[in-house]
Amino acid sequence: MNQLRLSDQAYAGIVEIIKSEDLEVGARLPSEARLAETFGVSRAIVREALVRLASDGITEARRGAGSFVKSRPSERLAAFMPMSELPTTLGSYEVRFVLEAEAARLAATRRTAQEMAHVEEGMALLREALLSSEPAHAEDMELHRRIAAATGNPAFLQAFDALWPDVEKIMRAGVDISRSRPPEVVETMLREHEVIVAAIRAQDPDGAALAMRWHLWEGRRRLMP
Amino acid sequence: MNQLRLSDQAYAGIVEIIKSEDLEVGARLPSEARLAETFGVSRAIVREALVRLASDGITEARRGAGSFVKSRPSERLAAFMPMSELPTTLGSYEVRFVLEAEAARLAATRRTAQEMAHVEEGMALLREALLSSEPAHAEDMELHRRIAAATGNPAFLQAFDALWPDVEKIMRAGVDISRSRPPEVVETMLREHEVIVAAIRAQDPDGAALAMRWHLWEGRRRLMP
DNA sequence: CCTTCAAATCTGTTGGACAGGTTATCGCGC
DNA sequence: GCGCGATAACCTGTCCAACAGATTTGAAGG
Repeated sequence: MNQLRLSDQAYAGIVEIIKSEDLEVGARLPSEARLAETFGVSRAIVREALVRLASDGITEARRGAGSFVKSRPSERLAAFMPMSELPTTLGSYEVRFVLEAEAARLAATRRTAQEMAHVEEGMALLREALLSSEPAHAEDMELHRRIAAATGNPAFLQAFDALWPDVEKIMRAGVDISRSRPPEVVETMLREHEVIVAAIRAQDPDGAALAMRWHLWEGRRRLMP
Repeated sequence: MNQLRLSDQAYAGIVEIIKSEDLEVGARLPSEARLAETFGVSRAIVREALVRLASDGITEARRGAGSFVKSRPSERLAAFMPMSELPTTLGSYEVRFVLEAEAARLAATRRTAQEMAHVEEGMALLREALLSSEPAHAEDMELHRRIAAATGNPAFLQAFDALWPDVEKIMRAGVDISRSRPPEVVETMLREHEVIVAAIRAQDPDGAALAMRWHLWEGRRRLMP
């Protein structure tokens, strides 16, 4: 049986319609029934896709009237993203540079012992995940998130959470799941993170910011050689 | 009729179940049928909610086996987190320092003529609002937002949008609405913004970043002497 | 105790149905 | 001809009943 749920295919199909027919913001989509007919699936499936699209801010449904384009998928990073669009979406990395590097600096400056322990634990989780053969995106995020938390400033967490779903989508899109990670990549990723954590532990603000910047830069290179 | 779709309520309900019953990562959720019964809705509605939860990375469905918790909502999902969980502090200003200053720098570097016009228009709107006697928070935000947009990087807008609600709360809390603004305050705020816009117009990155930083610093002082 | 196999359970998907909101059309009165 | 209101066509939101295919469970049998 197909791996992908039909509603996922329908999601991609609707995104494709918006892009290929160049539907402007405010334009009306085909009705659920018509979409169902087009894709050869039931209306329930189309609805599942539309609910997701609406929650991603791409469409908006008005009862009785239809569904409308709320923002173009290419302008909304959350959209299902073909490889060809990666370059523009890598923009979220740019924000990470300024945001996370500064978060690392602040974390190094004023982390508490408890926050530090939390960061160390996140590092341990990431290490474990990387050394197994499973994708470690969740653990990766968790560590970065704990560093942001160590600033003691919840607003950093908030900005971080707003950003991460896109970063994750980029990561997922850029990684060939079927192929396992070469050991040297695991080694490199571990070391990069460990340098950051060490700088925060040593309360070295500039070192932490620099290490974070380096890590992000390398990560971007890994995704987009 | 109810504003919120049932599937949105179901989404929130399932999140609530995960949190209140303290379901660990990997734990199994009640079946779709049972959830439907619990919420008093049809299975189709529950499915719409589950598809969203899965696409948000919170749950994962395994055909024949059930749906499972993939990551705890409280560690992800900013959307459904009540503000009370993230104590709102002046800390959001700290993030603005790094985020908006860098946005101003980038805007100065690579704004297009069209984006510049958009910024200028935002400045005109703010000027008008400030010279009248009404609160100008909306226009203030709009100008800052247009500057973020002038980076050409939508991720900046996203981070900005995630942050602004708190900033606005702080602003409203700090301003005595009953008292009108003294002319010298209006004068100062106008000049600060104009310096930023001028630097972006002149494509002066360092100047733009510095002016933005200065403006934010002064703004913070005004709110919290 | 372990294996095998069938029943129970669960997700994935379909079709049909109805309520209630929105849009467009048509015909009527002026 | 032109405005205007009724009405039909269309659309989303929701429910129900059903079946296919995957997984888990548990009991029978060695």
